[in-house]
Amino acid sequence: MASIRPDFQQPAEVRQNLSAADWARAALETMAAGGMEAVAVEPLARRLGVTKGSFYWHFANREALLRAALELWEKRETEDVLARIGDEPDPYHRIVKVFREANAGYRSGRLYLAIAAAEDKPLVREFVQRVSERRMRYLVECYRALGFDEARAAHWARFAYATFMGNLQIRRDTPELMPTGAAFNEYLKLMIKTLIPREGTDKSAETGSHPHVVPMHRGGG
Amino acid sequence: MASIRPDFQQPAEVRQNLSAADWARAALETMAAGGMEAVAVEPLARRLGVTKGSFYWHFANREALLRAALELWEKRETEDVLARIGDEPDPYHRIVKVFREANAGYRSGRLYLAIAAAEDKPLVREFVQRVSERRMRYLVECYRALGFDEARAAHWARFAYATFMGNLQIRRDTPELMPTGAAFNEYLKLMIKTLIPREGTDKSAETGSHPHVVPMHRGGG
DNA sequence: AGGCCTCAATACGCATCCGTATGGTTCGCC
DNA sequence: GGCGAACCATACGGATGCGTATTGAGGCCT
Repeated sequence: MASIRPDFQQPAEVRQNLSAADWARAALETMAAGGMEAVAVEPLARRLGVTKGSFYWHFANREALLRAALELWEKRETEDVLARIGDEPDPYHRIVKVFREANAGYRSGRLYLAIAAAEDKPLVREFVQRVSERRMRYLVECYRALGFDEARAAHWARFAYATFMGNLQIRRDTPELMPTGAAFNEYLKLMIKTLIPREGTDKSAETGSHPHVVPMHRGGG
Repeated sequence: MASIRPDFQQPAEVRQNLSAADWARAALETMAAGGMEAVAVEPLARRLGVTKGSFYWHFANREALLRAALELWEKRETEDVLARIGDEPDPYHRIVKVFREANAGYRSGRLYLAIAAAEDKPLVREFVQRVSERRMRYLVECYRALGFDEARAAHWARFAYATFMGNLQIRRDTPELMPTGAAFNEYLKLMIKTLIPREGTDKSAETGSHPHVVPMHRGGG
């Protein structure tokens, strides 16, 4: 909360002073809506009901604001998202959860696309690289826990990551091409079934005998 | 060619007058490099060695330039790319070719990402939608030719499209996460093998008995 | 030669944004 | 009750970009 016109956040002191975190939050929201270029000081100040005089007290310049917003993004991206799935013991369900999360949590994905679109700025590359590497490593470890060796786990993790990155892109650019309702569940099931094979210990992927359509060893019930 | 400083294009008349197409080409290149926001009139004029006075003779405003650039993009995207794969008779190899093309032709994909990043402009949505729908329809028809019914073909086509869209994204944002050399070929083979199953007429995908690793009915060879 | 068309240079007004300088207001504190 | 820090408003200069107007230089046609 406390994004636009924070008339309610501090105690009822009527005085609604802004903090640097408020600016960073607003900047992140603006980034999700209109990209990095949309994060301008003066429009943001208008949106927050103040003027530039406030901003340049909290931040040295626009660059510092962008850095703060990206740090907030990285923090949310790792703490919130991954920590919320981290308590799932079964690696199969971990991947499934990541997938459902990635397709349901549209806001988060939209934000990634908005940030990554400014990959020419080295500041952005730095953060995108860290976030992506962390996600990827998480997926690789899931596949490793399924019995894949390092090389194959890396390939399958990248495969899966690419797939739901592309789904995000499709959903944002051409939502008409995305199915809805029951058809979407079919689509999701197809991807999950295909991207989580059950032959981790096996070398060749040609003998897909396990159905693995439904949850299997839901041990911690 | 004939992009920066077109001193060679018209007959050797020494007079190097620019045309609207020259501006559109330059705009498209700028878009690929720096996004839509980078397509500004005055920098573009400087790049072309002229001033704004020239631009506003050829175009009514900046919007018209963007439209011309997007039309050029759509034209190239359909004529060049798809028509170059269209003479492949086997649907299996058509998909494979699309895949290899999508991963090799990095420039084209980068351009798509740059354009699609400005999805808030209705002008852009219009073009992106047409291009995406055309690509998708092409893939759906490939899967239909492999024996899939309409619903399953749509799912697999979307799946495949999402995957190489995501690969593009990964390659642009975090190229370190992409394998090179032999590992890349393994990765590619894994995706192709997985995304082109061989049970089009079959209802359930659980009995994957066909290897489908190598080309199979290479009829016209 | 004169006139028209094409293409481009120059100059201007307007808007937006960055960053700085400076002053004003509110609060806590001695 | 004065002091200083936190916070913000106002005003300015510089930069950049859009769009318009005006003028001008060549080519082409008659």
